[in-house]
Amino acid sequence: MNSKEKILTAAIILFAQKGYSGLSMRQLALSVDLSVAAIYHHFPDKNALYLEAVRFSFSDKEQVFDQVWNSDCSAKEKLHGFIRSLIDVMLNDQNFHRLMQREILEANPERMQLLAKGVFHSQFCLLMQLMAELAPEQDAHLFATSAIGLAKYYIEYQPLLKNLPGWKLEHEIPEFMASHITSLLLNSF
Amino acid sequence: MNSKEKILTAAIILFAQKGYSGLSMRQLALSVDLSVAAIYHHFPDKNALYLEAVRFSFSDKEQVFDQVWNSDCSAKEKLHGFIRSLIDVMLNDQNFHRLMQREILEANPERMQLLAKGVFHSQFCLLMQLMAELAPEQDAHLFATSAIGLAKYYIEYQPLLKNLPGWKLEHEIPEFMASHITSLLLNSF
DNA sequence: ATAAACCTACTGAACGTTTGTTAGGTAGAT
DNA sequence: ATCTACCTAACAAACGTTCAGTAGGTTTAT
Repeated sequence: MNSKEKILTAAIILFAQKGYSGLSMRQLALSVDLSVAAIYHHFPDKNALYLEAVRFSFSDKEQVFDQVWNSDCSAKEKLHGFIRSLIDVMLNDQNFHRLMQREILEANPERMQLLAKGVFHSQFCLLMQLMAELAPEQDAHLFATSAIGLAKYYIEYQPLLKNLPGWKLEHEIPEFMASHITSLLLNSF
Repeated sequence: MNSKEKILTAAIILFAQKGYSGLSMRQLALSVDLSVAAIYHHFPDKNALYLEAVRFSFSDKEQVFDQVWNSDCSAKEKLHGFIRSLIDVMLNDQNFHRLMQREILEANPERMQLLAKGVFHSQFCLLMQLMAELAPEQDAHLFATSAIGLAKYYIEYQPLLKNLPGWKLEHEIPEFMASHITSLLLNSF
């Protein structure tokens, strides 16, 4: 791994943890064992570095779900598989997930367009296709969104939900949550 | 409104917009037309100010939903009313919503506990009670969470969802979304 | 009644530190 | 001889925080 990739990898983690203005160039330089000027040798300024880090962190997420779509399961099983994979990706790559949260919080219109076209478009289409197959007379976009929203919410709000009444240990088991979300959607069709 | 309240009101808006480290004491002082030292007269330091601003922004949110619970609608109508109110609160008080998002992102355990007990506990209990009435054999916590999660997701991710295929204008109408979420839940019981 | 003492709400100016950024130089490979 | 990848050192600006002082109201002592 060359220096530029090393900087980007560290930047993803630190930006996800501390946010844009929470991370200084000196902290980043220290964490990759380089001088600050070395970072400026690879990137024109902090903003460009941040943008490239976001792009870099999103770059390998497109083909994660391929094994779900390529399997010869039933449509219902594929839905379960997709939701389970979604939960796993978010749990395994917390930095990607947190960077994503920060982007949504900023909600910069240009960057939203970039994210939509560049990262989520193809997966979202496949999910909508699946929804249309399962419930032809329903709004596929609406139900695709619901699936993703439920999965995201259960993970993002776990630290809060743990402190509310009715919480059970099983609520943090990925397979349990995936099954709940899947059956919630299937029953409502 | 006295100076302390003026500072807190401005702080809520600016912290919601820029985040903790994105807002400087000088910017805040400028926006309330006071000196920086005047802020330090009312608050010991920046962190204490932030914490108090969060508490202040949450303080009036407890009784918003009372008219829903006190109405003599059916349980199904109450569910719809709650979800509709939830959407309205988040749309009307974007600063509260954004501060909340930032708190969830940080996920500080103590603050999560504070939020759960101090702000959401009573409303969540009422919602769980409603869920138990509508579907006695189901996990009330799970379905209460699903209701809130769906509502939150549709609002937070609207800027992104607009750029994905299948988006329709009606997807940003509060009443339409509330109806979709309500029927999704009711059908799945 | 009045003067002294005190409190509250603030100001301007400064403290030392950290910030993003850059200029100038060097060691090694091409 | 040029290019790449880095360094040290510095820059001005902005940062959180503090200090000494003041104007105006309230309380207390004589």
